[in-house]
Amino acid sequence: MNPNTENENLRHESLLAYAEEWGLLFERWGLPRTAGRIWGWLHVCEPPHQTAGQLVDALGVSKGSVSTNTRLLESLGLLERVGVRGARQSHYRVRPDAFEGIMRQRIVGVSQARALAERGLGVLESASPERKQRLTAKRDFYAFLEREMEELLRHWQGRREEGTLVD
Amino acid sequence: MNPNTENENLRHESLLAYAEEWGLLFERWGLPRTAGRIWGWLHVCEPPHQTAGQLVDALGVSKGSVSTNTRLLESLGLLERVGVRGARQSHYRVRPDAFEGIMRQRIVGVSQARALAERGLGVLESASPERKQRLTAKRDFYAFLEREMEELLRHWQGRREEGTLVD
DNA sequence: TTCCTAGTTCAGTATATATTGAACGTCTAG
DNA sequence: CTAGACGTTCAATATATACTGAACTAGGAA
Repeated sequence: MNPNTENENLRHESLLAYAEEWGLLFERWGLPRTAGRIWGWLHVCEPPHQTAGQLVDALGVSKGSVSTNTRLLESLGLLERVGVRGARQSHYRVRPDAFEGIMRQRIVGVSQARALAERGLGVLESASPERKQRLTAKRDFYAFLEREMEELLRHWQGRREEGTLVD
Repeated sequence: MNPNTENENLRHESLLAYAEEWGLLFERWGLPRTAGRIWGWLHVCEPPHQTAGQLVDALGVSKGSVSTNTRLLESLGLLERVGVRGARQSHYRVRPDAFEGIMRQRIVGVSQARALAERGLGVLESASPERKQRLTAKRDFYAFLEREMEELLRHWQGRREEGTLVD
């Protein structure tokens, strides 16, 4: 084996390891490991768009799992399908606006917490202010976070627009 | 049963349901359901501090589980133990600065993602800028989020200080 | 039309992890 | 010193859920 292709193989292995690490990170976040592997891999593979079959081969997971998890990532706004001239299959790639999807997901989580705290306050409607204090503080925090993260999302969108005007 | 205690029971049930819902929310976030139940309950129970035994009775979970999960919540900076005069047991309550703990946890997660992207960039060190582009964008996003959330944390701390000067 | 490839769905299985319950250590009260 | 209450730890178990593999659907190609 010539030293060049040997280096290439090494790099390939390292990039697969990178995908695996994203799998582990996703797992810690309560998401399927395979989804994380796909998400990681699509950031480093060549070319940037891959068919389901290529993902199966590269990541060593089943067709079914790739199907389920690409759909999940699509629904989260992180991936999109693209057509490739002369190819029958669907190709997947990272959405250019994927990070907005991530932020939106986070905002949804915070929003659920805020709503839940609010419902709790409903139960304590007629209670004393002292009694409500803990819950009010919680609600206020999540409301704060929700507002600020929406603001952050707008910041990010602004940054992207001024940076790259093409997509 | 007189109508007053009946109302009280209803309220009590509703508050337990509130704790259960926090359990479900925690689960969606990849955390133990019992930890969520405790976190929810300690915001609405009376008094605000509870012994392990009281939590066992109220939430219907085992002693062991309460022990494990109070420790988890403590380690996340959400709960603290307090001593109560004349009582032998440890009492748990929501930390006054619990929400800072929540934000710190989130920041840690983002920071891990940023670090991972950075390691990936290391592998692609000698690759072309086009090849690196996707990863660079990812790294930039998480770096942005990390910086901004730290800023947000400072905002929140400022708000708390000006609001309630006591603790 | 028929054959083949791509992708989805779903029942069954594997796997990870939260929870229980019992045994243990520690402290306090008597 | 002893008895009992409290909290922790850990092995066994229950439970949830991700994953696989096979059956199925749909859409070209020949």
